[in-house]
Amino acid sequence: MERKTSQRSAILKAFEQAGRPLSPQKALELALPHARGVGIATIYRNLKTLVDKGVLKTVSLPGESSLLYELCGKAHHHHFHCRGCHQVFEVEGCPGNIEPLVPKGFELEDHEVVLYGLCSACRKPRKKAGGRRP
Amino acid sequence: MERKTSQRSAILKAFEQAGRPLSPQKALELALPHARGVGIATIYRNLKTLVDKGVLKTVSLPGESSLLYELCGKAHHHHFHCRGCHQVFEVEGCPGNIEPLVPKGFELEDHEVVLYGLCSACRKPRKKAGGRRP
DNA sequence: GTCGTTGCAAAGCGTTTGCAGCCTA
DNA sequence: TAGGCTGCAAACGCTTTGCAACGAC
Repeated sequence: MERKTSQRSAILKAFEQAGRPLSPQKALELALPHARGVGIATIYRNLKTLVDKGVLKTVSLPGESSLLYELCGKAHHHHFHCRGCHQVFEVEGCPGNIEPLVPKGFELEDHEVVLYGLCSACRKPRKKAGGRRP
Repeated sequence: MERKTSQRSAILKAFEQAGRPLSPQKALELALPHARGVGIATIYRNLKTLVDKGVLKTVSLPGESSLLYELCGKAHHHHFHCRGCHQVFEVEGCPGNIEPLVPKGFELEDHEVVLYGLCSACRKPRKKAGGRRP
């Protein structure tokens, strides 16, 4: 990026304070307090720009509709997708042992592991917060 | 599902002969030869119905736009996403060792592993077929 | 004959883009 | 001041839905 605008800082701040992957919509919500009036188009443009610059990267979100984004430069990690509240959490570590899966002749560049289940909040049966959405 | 229509059979046939995850658009292409005139709306409606009935399931496709679908009832497997031709292949096996990643208090129900790289066709430098798309 | 299913077209929605004005450097 | 950046709204593309006709059972 070439210029440091309040909107762009706000977006980055949103990701820093979230500490987990965000959708464009969620990024907007979290950026609004830092930059009043910022529009969704600006969010989309900046997400794209920041991915190009290597500041953000996209995160796979199997089963869910929209792409997520998160900050680059974190340690190698994977994701846990809660089927209750539909949030995505980061998990440390990696199962390893990936290479043996690669078919003959294929070239492995990267991998992603996504866990599905319930986060601790949603796991508790019919508590009010979050709760598994049917 | 309650009735067996030619369109529905055509869609299932498409998945059987593909043997890999398909997008709604691709499913339409592969179903057309079996059911002339089938519309995209029918594809979408049937994909949803078939997922509900447990015949198909959705497949995560990180980084790509649209959801994919594949037949249920296959052996546990994961996916290889080629960055060249953007096709998704099935890979046998599983790295295992997943449990240790699950955060305290979370409940693991399922997991998905996605490999990224180049398939054997795209790996070969500037051959005509497929080829890495920049 | 009934009622689930289909094709068409319109409606929805999330994402992208054109444009004129704003603001950082 | 120059040119990148922004907000607004229109444009886009994929997915869903309303509706009348169709066809499996």
